[in-house]
Amino acid sequence: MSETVDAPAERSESHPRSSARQRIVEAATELFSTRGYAATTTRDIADRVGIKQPSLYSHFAVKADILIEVELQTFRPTVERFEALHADKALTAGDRLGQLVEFDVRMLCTGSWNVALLGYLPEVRREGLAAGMAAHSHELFLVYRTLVGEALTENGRTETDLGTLTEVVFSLVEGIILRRVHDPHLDADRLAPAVRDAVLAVVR
Amino acid sequence: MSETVDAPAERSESHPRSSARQRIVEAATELFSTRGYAATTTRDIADRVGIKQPSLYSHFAVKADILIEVELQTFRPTVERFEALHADKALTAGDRLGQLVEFDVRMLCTGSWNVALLGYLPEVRREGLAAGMAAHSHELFLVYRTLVGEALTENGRTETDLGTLTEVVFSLVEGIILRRVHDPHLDADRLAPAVRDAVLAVVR
DNA sequence: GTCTATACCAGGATAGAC
DNA sequence: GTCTATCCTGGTATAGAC
Repeated sequence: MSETVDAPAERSESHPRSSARQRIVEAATELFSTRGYAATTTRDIADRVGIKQPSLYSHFAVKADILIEVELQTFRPTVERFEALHADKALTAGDRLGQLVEFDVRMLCTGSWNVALLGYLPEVRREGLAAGMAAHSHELFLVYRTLVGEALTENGRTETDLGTLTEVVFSLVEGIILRRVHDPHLDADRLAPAVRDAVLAVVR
Repeated sequence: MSETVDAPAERSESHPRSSARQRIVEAATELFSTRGYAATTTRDIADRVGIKQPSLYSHFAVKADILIEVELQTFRPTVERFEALHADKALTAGDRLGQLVEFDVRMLCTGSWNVALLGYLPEVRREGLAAGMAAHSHELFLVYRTLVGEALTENGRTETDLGTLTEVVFSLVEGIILRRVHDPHLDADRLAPAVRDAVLAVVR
């Protein structure tokens, strides 16, 4: 019936010597991603880490702060990478767009859990907890728009509605998040080039 | 901070003479879509309908049954429409694929709420409540695969990995669900043709 | 910084009168 | 079929000992 199964209540995967705070964040990353934020209890997290529920509050003031930290650790590295790819002027716009798409799809496919879905959960957005992710997503959208625009120019297409086409490209990439809900073990080596080719076909 | 704002506690939009059961379903459709299933309380639903919380249990045995009914009412009509579009042999495969995509995107853009997101909520899937939506989604995927396959043949592309390309096309269409989270008022007249053209470019 | 004990409250569901 | 009253569970967070 349900596609997911309760994992045995064992320790988090991080090295037992990593700080308790870090083990909390890693357990929460998994649980929030697989159960949702509202449906994950602080007891679930504590059990997974191997401590008692009130001990969480030695590290985080409220449950929401754990989610904030999950967001920070998840998206901080990728933003920097995007900037670098975006700025490499040695490549054509098409190549840069293609590389960005491939990188993006790989990130969405290969993390341990489908963390990107978190930013789209209603309860996360409603409680204003998706601010970090929303900022990341918006920044990424702007990068895509720039590259799509340059690629269109490169291909001699000046008539096209840039905003709409960027939305389509973005939709194509982020749609992978929803595919991964159906199949948690997407094959990045198969999908990343396929999505890249699709995006390049769309701007051609 | 938060993008969404609490609506005033007023009556459901359906005609006051429609059955209480139906008003419950409509209120729940909105609330589940905008707050998530776990984060919506039975009191929220009752308030919106204008009855007391225990009165819900004259119509539904448990909260989950309300969600099941929401799913049924949402997806029953669309499945039939898909079948019809799929079967119209008077058109080329490309045209049928294009029409299906346009119809699908319009459905995703124009319903009162972003109900399609419901089927991707972790708490809904974990509790086995997404069975109806999953079946609908799988059926739709098979339709897409058939049409993509026929369109590829039509265009003389026999080398392509059909499964992967169908995933890409599906990702492109369903990605609209995530776009709508960012912007609840997508312009269907602008996006539907754009996504259709993108899909046709991908299979060309 | 982790524990036990517990306060506090919210949410799902039931009982029984009308 | 709706109401009031209420039960019961479970979840967040705090107090205070070690």
